[in-house]
Amino acid sequence: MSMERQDLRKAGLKVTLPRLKVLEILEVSEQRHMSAEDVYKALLESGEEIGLATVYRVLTQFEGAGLVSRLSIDGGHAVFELEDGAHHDHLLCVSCNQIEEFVDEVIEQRQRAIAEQKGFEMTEHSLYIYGICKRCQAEKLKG
Amino acid sequence: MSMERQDLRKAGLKVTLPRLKVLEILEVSEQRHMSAEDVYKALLESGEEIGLATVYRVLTQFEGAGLVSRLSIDGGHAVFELEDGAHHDHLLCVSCNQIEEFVDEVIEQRQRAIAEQKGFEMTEHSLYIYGICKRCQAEKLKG
DNA sequence: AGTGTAAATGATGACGGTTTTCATTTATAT
DNA sequence: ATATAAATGAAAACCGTCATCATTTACACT
Repeated sequence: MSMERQDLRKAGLKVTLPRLKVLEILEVSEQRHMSAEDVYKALLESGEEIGLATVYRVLTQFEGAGLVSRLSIDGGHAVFELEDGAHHDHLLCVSCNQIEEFVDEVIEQRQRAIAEQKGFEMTEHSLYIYGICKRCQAEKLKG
Repeated sequence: MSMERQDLRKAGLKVTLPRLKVLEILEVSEQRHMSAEDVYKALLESGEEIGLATVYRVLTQFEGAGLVSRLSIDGGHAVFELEDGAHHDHLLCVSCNQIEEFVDEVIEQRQRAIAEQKGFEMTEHSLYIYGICKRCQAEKLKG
């Protein structure tokens, strides 16, 4: 019994081929951040004919089960990443769409302080830094 | 010549009724943060028959002119606020959708430092703190 | 003021990402 | 094995937003 099967069982999800395959894609793929479309294409490339609607459903269920988390990128489309338990924020390259992660305890702390000061019971937060990554800056110089 | 007319002229936009009215709604409305739909409905209520497409166009032009700024709320729909020149981030109540603003120079500084450390040329950032506002916490207790 | 011209508007349809519908298939408990 | 609830696939619906195109309007220049 593979690890994936256990993950699904623990999440209260039936073990089905689409779920196993989506999970596998997320684990195996070199890109950590994938849109539903990305996952769908990767499935096709690996020979699995799984519908896009199913991919969306499965990813949404995985999110509910805490197996993945969903990032809502500027412009209204989502990308998913395997949940690793550690909170982190994101840096996005506006040129190549690459995504990097970071953690900053100072920012975390300030956010908690601000929520408290405003009388908010904080449930979550999202912080995205947009910019041009090192590689794209170099590309630009080359022209 | 009213203030609004000057604003539009300075922005290089012709002074038209839809633009004057949209600007007026943004200034007069008690909610500082409004979606295109909100503005459209407010226009209807004030007796102006201005098409939704025009509202979108006008808001987008205002954004380009620096008269308003656009927030991309979680889930891909946008709200607009009159630009006041000062950068600020947002606290959103997940219960009543009220939006509050804050500025924190420590966070701003840390963001710049993180971008630099990762080799990113930062273009912008978006930070949203989600939570339950004071009033909604009280509502909950009352049941 | 009158007029030409580029710009703005309104109505409608298109669009893209995501979700729903519904008939069919499948996993799991018994 | 079988019953049953859940999962799937295909297609259409959705929702916020934007583009198209014919018509109207603001503004610069007589």
